[in-house]
Amino acid sequence: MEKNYTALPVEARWRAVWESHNLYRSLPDGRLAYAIVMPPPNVTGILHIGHVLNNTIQDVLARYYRLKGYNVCWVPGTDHASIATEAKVVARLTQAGLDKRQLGREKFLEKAWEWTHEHAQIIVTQLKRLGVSADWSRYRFTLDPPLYRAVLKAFVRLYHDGLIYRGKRLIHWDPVALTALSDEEVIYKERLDNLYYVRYPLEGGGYLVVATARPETILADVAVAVHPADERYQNLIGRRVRVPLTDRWVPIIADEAVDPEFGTGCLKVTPAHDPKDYEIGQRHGLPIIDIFTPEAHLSEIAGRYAGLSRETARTRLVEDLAREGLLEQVVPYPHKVGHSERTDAIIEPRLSEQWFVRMKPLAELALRAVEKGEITLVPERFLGTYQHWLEQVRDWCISRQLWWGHRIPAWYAPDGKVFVALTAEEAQAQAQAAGYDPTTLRQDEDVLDTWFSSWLWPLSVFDFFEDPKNSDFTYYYPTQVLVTAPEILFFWVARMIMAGYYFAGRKPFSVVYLHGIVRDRQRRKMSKSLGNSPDPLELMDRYGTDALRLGILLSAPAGNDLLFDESLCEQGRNFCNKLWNSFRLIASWKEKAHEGAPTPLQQTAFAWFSARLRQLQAQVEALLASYRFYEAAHELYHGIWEDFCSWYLEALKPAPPRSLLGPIEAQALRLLQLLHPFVPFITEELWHQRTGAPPEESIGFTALPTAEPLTPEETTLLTQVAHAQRVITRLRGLRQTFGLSGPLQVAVQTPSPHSNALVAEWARHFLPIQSWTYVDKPLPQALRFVLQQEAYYIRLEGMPTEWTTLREKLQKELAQVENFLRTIEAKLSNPAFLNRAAPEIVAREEKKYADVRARHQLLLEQLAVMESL
RNA sequence: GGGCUGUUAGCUCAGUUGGUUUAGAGCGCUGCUUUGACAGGGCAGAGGUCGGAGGUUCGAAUCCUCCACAGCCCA
Repeated sequence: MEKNYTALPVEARWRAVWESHNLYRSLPDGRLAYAIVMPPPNVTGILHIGHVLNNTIQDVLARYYRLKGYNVCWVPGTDHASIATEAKVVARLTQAGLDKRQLGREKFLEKAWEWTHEHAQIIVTQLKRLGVSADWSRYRFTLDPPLYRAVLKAFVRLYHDGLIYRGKRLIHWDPVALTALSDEEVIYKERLDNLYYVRYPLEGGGYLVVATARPETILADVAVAVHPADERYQNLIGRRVRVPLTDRWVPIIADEAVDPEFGTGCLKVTPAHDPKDYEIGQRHGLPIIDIFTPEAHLSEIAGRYAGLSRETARTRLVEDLAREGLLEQVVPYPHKVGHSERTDAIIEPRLSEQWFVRMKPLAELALRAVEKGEITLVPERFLGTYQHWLEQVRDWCISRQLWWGHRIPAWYAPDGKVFVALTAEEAQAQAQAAGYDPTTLRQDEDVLDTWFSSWLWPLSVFDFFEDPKNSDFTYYYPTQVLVTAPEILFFWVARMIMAGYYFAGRKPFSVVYLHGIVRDRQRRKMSKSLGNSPDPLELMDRYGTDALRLGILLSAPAGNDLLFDESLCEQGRNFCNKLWNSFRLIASWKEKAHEGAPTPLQQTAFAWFSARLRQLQAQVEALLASYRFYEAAHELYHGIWEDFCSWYLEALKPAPPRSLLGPIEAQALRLLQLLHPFVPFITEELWHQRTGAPPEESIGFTALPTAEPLTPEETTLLTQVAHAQRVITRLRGLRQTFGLSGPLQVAVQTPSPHSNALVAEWARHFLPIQSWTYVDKPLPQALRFVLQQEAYYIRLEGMPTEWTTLREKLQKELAQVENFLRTIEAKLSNPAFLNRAAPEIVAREEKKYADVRARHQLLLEQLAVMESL
């Protein structure tokens, strides 16, 4: 074995073995199923560090449950990401001097498929590099024919059930992508704009002042509204004002929705360009004037401003208002403005005919499932957010004015009559039956929101819509756990739950595990545009995949954001090297092992680690069962580094007898099994080195039996060894602090010299000990400390010492101990405590008191010794 | 504006239902350490009145209220 572990070649070798033997292929059988669907990455980009976290967690689960004997099926895939991909393809066309419209739908889709094939390949390669144990034979893309059909079938069913409708509503319009967006695709960002106070001339003289952030929409005003209870304006309700810069006279109306505190308490009402105004308009039967083109330029209706952009129009209107003396004041106005998630364009509310999903009935299904505990959110605190969203969810706008995606299965007759069907033929048949000429039908040009396909993912990957009774679906569904980030709790998770119950009548998964978002050291979200996301491939090249996986898990407590730092990978790499070297040591014992009997120390050490290992396994398994990945990784990290390497292997040195080699080997192999879900490559390598198993017999499929519980003797042993370890650390500390270079003469004052034998045994191995004796009264000229009511003395004869340092240390300690003593005394002299606290708590405090008293006594003695020298 | 979360060592964070002797880890820092698994190592050490103020309790980092600051989600 090499002195240092080099991950790269080892990982490449095992990746090839796993793949060539299709190890992670899963088919229904008699075992219990454990299914996970991978959140499909978009085909727009490459993997970032967030994907590493997401997939590592899923892989830990997949590999762990395989070891526990489940039939694990992890379904991978990629998402067509309608709007994002279309934007990328359009950008690429623009670079090549091409235009989407000129190219036409068919040719454009060809280009989009080209893009998809290139990028899906990159992503799949990267996921494989990460060591994910997904069943690649089940790889799905959201536009593959069965998944495409699933979307159409879902649409048709919801339409016939009355849950999908088409209507004219005010929606979020992206004037760059030229498409409608759902509420969830709008991101509100803080912006510093101005609030313009504009004078609206009153009929019969005077004027009313209206404050607005969007003066360019004045041209679309159809009323001015005040709060019905606002005393300032009572006498104006029902009168008319002239819309500035126009000849139009509009009414002054009263509406509860007006905030009297905002601006002057007067609101200009532009139903076509503001959601709140739209509702006011509906209530008062006001007309709608739309002054924008789809690109958010001013249209012909805007008269002399026609053709200007929103921004230019604002400047011009403000100038004109000022010139006419209608601009009273301008004040800076910080507020939140909606931006498109994809293009970052400022959203324009726009009146438009779109398709919607009626959400109320579906939301109730999703809400009940989680409230009844059929589905658990981990961590639980996301429940509040989830409920909040579902309780006030609004209808979901699902049509997008794009080409890349699932085309809406709706056909229109010339008079606008709609026929919804799976195929053109069916729609034509419906039309004919309704007395229409089928040749005149035209299919809707739009596609569906990407999430309208994603919400079916756990159903469609198992071909539910092809055949609800197929063996995959009946065996694997519902899946066990969905691992994702909280940012798509609404976009995706809630909607999958709705779809699961609505279409299949059952939940899609039992647990939703929400991990944090990976940020950089400045807490910024990792993003390509910022260039702050390290390339996972490069990290894997430099540190190894196992190191990256472990590093990211060690920094990721559930649900909390994690700050990514490269030193985490270094920590992971160092751990792998440590593990490697511990196995190198064990391997070297094959040569060095002797035929004799084990020493008493080796015997205790072996018994101790057997117990410790089973304790560790139980801890790790309990933590994994409750999705505490960070803690599980942490326990293992310390179990290996401290207990296994620093204490156990050191205790066995220089070499155990041959009779212990086999049992030690078994312990080492158990450690590898426990570690395998976290660091699959190095554990596979070491497993094969130790067992000589054929390559395709992966450690990942070995059985991990439940750990036997500890016997009472073992529990005692764990305590005793922990005590011995503390004694050794104290002795080493004193030795170093006072520069005691020679072997130590130790005297112990203990109630039980018998049980102290174990301490002596360990101490003699880990420290140079000249003598270890027992005394029944304090040793005068000695360094001393007390642990567990045992006093330890190090004779000072002939020892050079650092008296000043010692005195300062002791005095500091004395102050602490006295302080502590006072708090316990207060507790124990408090009758309320003695009466009310549980008896075992009181007993514990009493023991604490005795211990601290002993320490206090010893400190005083030590200080007295120093005075006398 | 509404809701949620956080504030613990220089930095990043654990601390599961209130009581495990005096609150832990990683990184960083200090000192010592190099023929025998590992310097990507070993050993030891310094460093925190758990954001502030009240309250509940025999007992609070942990529960409650208010305040300050930070962040997230939603409108």
